[in-house]
Amino acid sequence: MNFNQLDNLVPLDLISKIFELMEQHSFPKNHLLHEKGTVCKHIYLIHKGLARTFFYKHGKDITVHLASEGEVITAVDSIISLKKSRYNVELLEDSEVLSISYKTLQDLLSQYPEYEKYVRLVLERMYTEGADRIEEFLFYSAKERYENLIRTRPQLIQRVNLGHIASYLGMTQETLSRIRKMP
Amino acid sequence: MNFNQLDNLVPLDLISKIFELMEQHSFPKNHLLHEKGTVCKHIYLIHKGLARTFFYKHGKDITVHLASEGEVITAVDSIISLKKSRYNVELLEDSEVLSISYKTLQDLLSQYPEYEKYVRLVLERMYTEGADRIEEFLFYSAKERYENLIRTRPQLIQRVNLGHIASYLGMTQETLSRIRKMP
DNA sequence: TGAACTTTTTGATAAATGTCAAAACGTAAG
DNA sequence: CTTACGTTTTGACATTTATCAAAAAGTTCA
Repeated sequence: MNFNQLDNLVPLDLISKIFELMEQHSFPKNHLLHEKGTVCKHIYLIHKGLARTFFYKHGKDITVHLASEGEVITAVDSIISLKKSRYNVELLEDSEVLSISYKTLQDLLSQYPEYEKYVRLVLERMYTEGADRIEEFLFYSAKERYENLIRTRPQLIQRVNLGHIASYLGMTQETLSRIRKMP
Repeated sequence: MNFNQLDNLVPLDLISKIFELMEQHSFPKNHLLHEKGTVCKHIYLIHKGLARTFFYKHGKDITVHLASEGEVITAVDSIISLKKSRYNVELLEDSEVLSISYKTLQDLLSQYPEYEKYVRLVLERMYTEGADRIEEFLFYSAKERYENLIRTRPQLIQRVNLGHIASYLGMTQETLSRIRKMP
């Protein structure tokens, strides 16, 4: 979900209210915005830079989500349920990040319930984006998934390790490397 | 998302208001609740029976979603965007179904905006369920995906064709058949 | 610059999954 | 009961993807 495209979905006064409540941070590459095993309380908006959500399976790390400028990232398995998260959220570049706690956002919505509708619209869109990603795995081969990523988010390929791209696409780094040199 | 477990998330008066607005239908097995190529306007709650969302890839049909009693089904690629859907929604058994148009639901929320919050809670939960399904494909082998399904929704295996189960899990029917007889 | 480290590629091989065709099985309808 | 039809299994084989090890290429920093 890219928050730069939010203008036509959400009124500007809500956007500015949220921005007022956000804190600005600068963090170096490799900084962990969130660490696994803890409850995640914040949602992060990437202003400048790049972040990923990942976790470990049999010692290997697998990238679940990638967020660049204008996009939002958090530990989805924790922020709503308040359970301890399996995920780490890590910066892949020196970054400027805006953060808001989920609690603060909920308080804002309690105070101005007229905004609930817009949060719903954003969530609806996020849900359909998730459904599209599921479709990717049901329908497309490793090569097709890579081609789809190039088409939809070409900048990522330049900025993210191919190892991370590979696990994000559900394949090994070696497979991705071979796919990339196929005709 | 199972609406029978909704009681602790959503107040009863909202549930009953929605039920008042829903229409009840009985349809036979194989009836299409929604046909691909058209805009999907309704959300369906399965009261008795079973339904699936599917579409065609290279002539083969692929099941994207399965819904049994208490669960909701619709063409997610259409209902929010109002684009023509790629999906069919089909009944797998003679079924009793409650339907509400998305428009009616929106009108209800406009009239009682205090309910928006609960729709948000439901959407948040649906979103995390989607995230879990993506994780399935990133982390688990065909065999593990099948075992997870047995664990989480054992009734489905009894009631749904193995061919549909297989495509829902992202594998061929033959692979599923072999997995089932592995030790 | 060059040593140390990380990332990417390559090769050989193995394992998982897909394809196609046919047989076996199950079930509904005459 | 028996035919017809849809579903599931089986077998032989092909293709895709993973694994492991090593080399090559790229990056960082003293």
